[in-house]
Amino acid sequence: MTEPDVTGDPDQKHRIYLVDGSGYIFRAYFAMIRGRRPMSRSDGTPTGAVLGFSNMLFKLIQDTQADGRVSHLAVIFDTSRKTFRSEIYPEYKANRDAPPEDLIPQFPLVREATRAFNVPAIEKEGFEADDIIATYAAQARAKGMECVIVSSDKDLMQLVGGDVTMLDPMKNKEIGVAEVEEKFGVGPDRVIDVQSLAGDSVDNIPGVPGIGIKTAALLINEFGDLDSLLERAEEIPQKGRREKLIENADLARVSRDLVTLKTDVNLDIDVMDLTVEMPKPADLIAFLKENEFKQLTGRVMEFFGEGFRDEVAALPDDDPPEENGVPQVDEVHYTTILDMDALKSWIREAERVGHVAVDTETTSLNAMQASLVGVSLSIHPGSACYIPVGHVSKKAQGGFDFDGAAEGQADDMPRQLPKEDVIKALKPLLEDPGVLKIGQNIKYDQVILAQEGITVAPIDDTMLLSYCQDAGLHGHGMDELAQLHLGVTPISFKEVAGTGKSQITFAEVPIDKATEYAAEDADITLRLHNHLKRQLVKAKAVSLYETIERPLVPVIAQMEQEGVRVDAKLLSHLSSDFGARMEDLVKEIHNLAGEEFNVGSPKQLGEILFDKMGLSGAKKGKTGAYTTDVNVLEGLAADGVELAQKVLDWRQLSKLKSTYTDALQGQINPRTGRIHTSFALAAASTGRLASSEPNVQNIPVRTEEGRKLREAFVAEPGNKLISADYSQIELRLLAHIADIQSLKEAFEQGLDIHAKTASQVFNTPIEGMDPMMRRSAKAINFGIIYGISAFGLARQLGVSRTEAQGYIDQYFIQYPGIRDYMEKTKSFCHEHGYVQTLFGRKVHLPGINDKNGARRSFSERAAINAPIQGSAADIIKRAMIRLPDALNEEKLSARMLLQVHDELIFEVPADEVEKTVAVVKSVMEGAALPALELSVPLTVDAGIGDNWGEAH
DNA sequence: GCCGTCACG
DNA sequence: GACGTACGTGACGGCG
Repeated sequence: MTEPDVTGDPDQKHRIYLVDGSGYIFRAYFAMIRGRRPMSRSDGTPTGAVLGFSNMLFKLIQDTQADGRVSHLAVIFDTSRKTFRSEIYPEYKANRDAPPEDLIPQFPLVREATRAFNVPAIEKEGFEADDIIATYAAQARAKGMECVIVSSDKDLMQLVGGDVTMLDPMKNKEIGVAEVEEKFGVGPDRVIDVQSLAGDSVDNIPGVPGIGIKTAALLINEFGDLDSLLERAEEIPQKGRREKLIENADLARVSRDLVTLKTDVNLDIDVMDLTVEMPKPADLIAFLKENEFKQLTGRVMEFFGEGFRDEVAALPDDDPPEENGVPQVDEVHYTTILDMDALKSWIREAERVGHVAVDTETTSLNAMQASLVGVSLSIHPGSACYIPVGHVSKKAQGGFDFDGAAEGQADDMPRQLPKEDVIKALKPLLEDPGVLKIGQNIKYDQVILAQEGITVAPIDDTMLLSYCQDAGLHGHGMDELAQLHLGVTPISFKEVAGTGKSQITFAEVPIDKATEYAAEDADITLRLHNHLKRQLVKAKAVSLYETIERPLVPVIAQMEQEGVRVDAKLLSHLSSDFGARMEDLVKEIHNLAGEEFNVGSPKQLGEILFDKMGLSGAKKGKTGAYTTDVNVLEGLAADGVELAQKVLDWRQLSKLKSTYTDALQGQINPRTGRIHTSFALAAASTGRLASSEPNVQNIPVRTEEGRKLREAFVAEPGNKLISADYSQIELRLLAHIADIQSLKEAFEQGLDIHAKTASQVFNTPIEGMDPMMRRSAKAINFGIIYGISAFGLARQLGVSRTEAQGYIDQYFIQYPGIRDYMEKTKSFCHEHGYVQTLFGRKVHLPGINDKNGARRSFSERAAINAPIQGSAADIIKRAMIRLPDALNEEKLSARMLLQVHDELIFEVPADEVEKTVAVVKSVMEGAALPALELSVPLTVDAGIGDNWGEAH
């Protein structure tokens, strides 16, 4: 970046454009409303204001090209509504309505537009755009530059004068001293005085009651300025005015503090760094296409002209050339950051460019028990840095490392920047709303950095970008994606940390090796982002990503950090109880078998049962071993084989003890005393979450013994747990998707759906029905969702295959629409290779046209199930995204802890239970709206208790 | 590291 | 006519 030539010659003066982004969005929005009908993308995202903004920005950029003197440009935004002005005067802007519903999603898009045009997007927490503009205007003035403020906001008019002018972007009209005088009746230097007197109903600035702009200007012109006026108020001839002024002098002074713009905001980016850059054609066009701005796309392409790629490649500071959206990187450059100046220049560059790939290195894969070891950043493909902060010396480095020993510091720690300094420097960048943070599974990094007091936002996630477009095709881990999309194999973790028993933590990895590994990860993440973000548009997965997966990340990160309290004493008590009963059972089993053997070995058990005891019903699995699963053992038990029943009992206890009561005790985080699961966002191809370490989604509930375990999941004293679950959501969605009138009516009337099915299929009245019939119907209903087969249903019900087939035939006679749905879904999948949920999530089924019949049938059943299971997953995710805000708005402090596919668990202060239940129910039941109006009602049942067992 | 088993929705 | 089956997950112990 070169400093502009700031010689004294006025014709040579450089010029800066400061665009009031926030002001513009509102004007563009209301202009659009007044004019045509509101416009939106095909996925429903409203875009009217974004288009207006993009058009304006494009025009501005064309102007800057034409006018060689424009050297600097930035768009400035407001952040939250809380600013220093609300501290001075709490009512400031307090009478403002919340922004219109269909404008809200456009705020982030407008920032994205700014980045796509390669223009710095500036904002700062606690300050309004106006203050930032005033500060930059003052700085530009001091550098001898001309300043054009692109806005028509009267609050900015106090800045006009000298080399500062304004430009009304809608009317394309310049606002100079004359226009300000026309509006306020005084020159720009007296605008503040007039505003202090006149007040402003829009911003809720009080002013002096009864005095408007006209009178204010009159008074100021007569007395000179506000202070003189207030001092000499006695001299005012008109009684009313005089008294009001004297009475409300303080209000006028407060008003002045409110309207006076700050010119000394401490900004992270220097005004001289706001240089005009050419937009990157690929980025810009991808953005415009994503938002379906067809006309503008055409004009922008024309603007770039033929061969624009060469131009781009020729730019000195630009990213490498691309092929199919994949940056072609010949050589890479990775550096270790060991001094603050180097770190700060990386941060400045990230601020300038508006994005940065971030990766954290830690001591553990489990985010809740990991501590930070280092951070890597990448801004341009092929280039990345690693900032070590938590490396320790490796003790057993071998006896030959004399150099290392000699170089060692007093405490033998590797040389690295102090962690506190690095965190302090990174925090503004990682929290800057104008800089996109790109990560691979960035939820992990969010959880890690939350420990350091950093809230990483806004974010993009390459893992989720991949998941949204390629679910079912392959995994979404970084190594796999790098191989697939970039054709590179990253250094494996094993290569730097070893494997097995001799594996070391990342903190012990020497810093040079750590840099190679960590910097590469950030670099690859950035390059993957380049590719996947662009591809997202073609895959028609933008809406899924933007409205579901991306906003879910911080919600899940928060849940993981909350964790859930467990009663360790109860777990340990259950463990010993189960253990004792298992010992007794083992003895009895050995007695019955006539010899000692390992009850936990299916192989040994099979041999005892079928070889030694010669029982019938022997089946062999694919490995040639006897099958000894529940079905087999239950069959034997029903025939009176006592040993089989004992083994079943033992297995249940063994499962409960090893997987739950023992394991959960070890999962309690010593820091929090709670269990923190990890929810995998990109594991299940249907869109469901998965839970691990521990898996909280398979805590027992179906048996008496198992349910005891749920009592160990407890609320903190003074709190309750709320469990809210969707009732029959998958069957409801089936009724909606397949459009089955009678099922829809049954749900509308709140009937017992399984009984209703039974009565229709078996042609018997619900009253006095044989419970077996309802049970069969329930199995059929589930079977339908799973892509029914006579074999599966027969096994589930324990009836013959022909009998099961008879049920299925009967079912389809009653519900021919469901058969149609199944056939249509299968043939769609055969043709396209994927199926879709109600919210556009694609689930790919590469086996759908396999020549292996078994694999093909498998895919066909999955194809029938995926839209149902996946739509339910989409709906609960939508609810989860909305809930934190919805609870906040009602000032409820409930915390969302767990998700179990159709159930959400909250921890709530006891006195807020009722209100919370109402909010949770209404958000969950309405979660499909407004994107989709279902033709069946969704209902949510909520339970309350001191523990999960009680609440469920 | 795979397999069988079994916990959940 | 044979294939080998209900859909989606994760954790455990046994076994090679």
